[in-house]
Amino acid sequence: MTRPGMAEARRRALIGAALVEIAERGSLDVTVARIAGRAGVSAALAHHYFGAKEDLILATMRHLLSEFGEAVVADLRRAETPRARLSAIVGGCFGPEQFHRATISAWLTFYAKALSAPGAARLLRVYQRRLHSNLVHALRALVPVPEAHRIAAGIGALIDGVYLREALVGRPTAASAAVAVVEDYLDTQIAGHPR
Amino acid sequence: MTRPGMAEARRRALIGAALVEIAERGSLDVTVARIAGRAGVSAALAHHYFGAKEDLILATMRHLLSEFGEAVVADLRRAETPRARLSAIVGGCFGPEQFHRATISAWLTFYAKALSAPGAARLLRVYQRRLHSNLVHALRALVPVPEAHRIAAGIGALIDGVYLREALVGRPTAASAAVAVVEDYLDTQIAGHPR
DNA sequence: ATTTACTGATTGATGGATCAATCAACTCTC
DNA sequence: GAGAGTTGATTGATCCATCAATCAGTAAAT
Repeated sequence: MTRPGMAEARRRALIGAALVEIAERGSLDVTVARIAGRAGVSAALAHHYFGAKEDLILATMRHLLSEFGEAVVADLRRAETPRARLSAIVGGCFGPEQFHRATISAWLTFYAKALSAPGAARLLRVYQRRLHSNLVHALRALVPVPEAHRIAAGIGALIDGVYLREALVGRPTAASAAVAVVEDYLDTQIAGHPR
Repeated sequence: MTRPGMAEARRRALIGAALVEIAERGSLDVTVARIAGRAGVSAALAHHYFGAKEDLILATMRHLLSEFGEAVVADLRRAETPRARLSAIVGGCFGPEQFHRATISAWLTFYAKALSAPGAARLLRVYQRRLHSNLVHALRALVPVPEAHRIAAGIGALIDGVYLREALVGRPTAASAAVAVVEDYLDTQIAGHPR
């Protein structure tokens, strides 16, 4: 059981357990003991690998963020036209791995944490900037550059808002409805501010 | 100092202190002792008036919510045309009392709490429904009813999203920029789906 | 034998909640 | 109008649970 080379597997397991725990509880009031227990190890081991609890939480956040980034990049690769690229980004945001009750819950929790933890805020800003620049890049082929920035900001806010609302309703909503709201925004904005 | 009739004043003071404390900390990890201290009373008194800490938090939330509702209603009264009513609602959402760093911080905190506290979720849903019905009421004079619902949902999400992003940026942003994003959405949506 | 992986036990701090006791004002006598 | 109860407001002290973090020590692999 204690053979060498377990370190990475344990780290992954702990991050995964933290994610599930946070999502299930819908809050960052999770104990190291519970996370470790879910990962099948002792609380002491979690501290051994991550140091403070805060570091484990941040690592979990980073994991979620990078997973999301990869999903969007993968979708982007399959798109040819600028308009298709926009749809790919939006679709990536609401893909099945992202637009899932537990994941949404975790996202909102991290946002809340960012209010009081500068490290968390920094991570989220990185994600926002990346999304923004992806959107602008695709939009500038369709609308004037200043408009592209404005629309990208709107899309970013709209996506976050849709997530927020999704987190609040008890029952799960179809991702397609969420996508439709954002796509409609895109369509009318592009039509309203032609190049 | 300890004359009868202090109850209401104390309740108000405690709620106000809780609000400031939550906003300043940017989190619900506030202690009863700190809140009470800020209100100039002992922690025991806070328990005396509100029972559990949870109840004090919920009362604070209710306070914020009703304050917001009143601001919107006041703005609505001054509007004549449907379009003006829409602007009034949006303006109310981003009025100086609402769109303030501390208040925004408190809002997001409450949203996060709603993930794990059904009582908080219920309160927020009431606010969302009220906003939605206000928007639909004004919109139905301008666009077909199904569109009105869709646009209202979009506006609601967009407002929440703008708040979310505002909470994250370190520096304070002008409310006018936030209003502009939402107003632009309104304009293009109404123009894009005429009655 | 040394390194790597791991744990149980423990500590120290925090914080919610409770309770018995005080204090000030008001009311009801006689 | 001076005590004698009554009630509401308030607090300090205390209890109890939770939890992050540490540490000393065990077990396995090399």
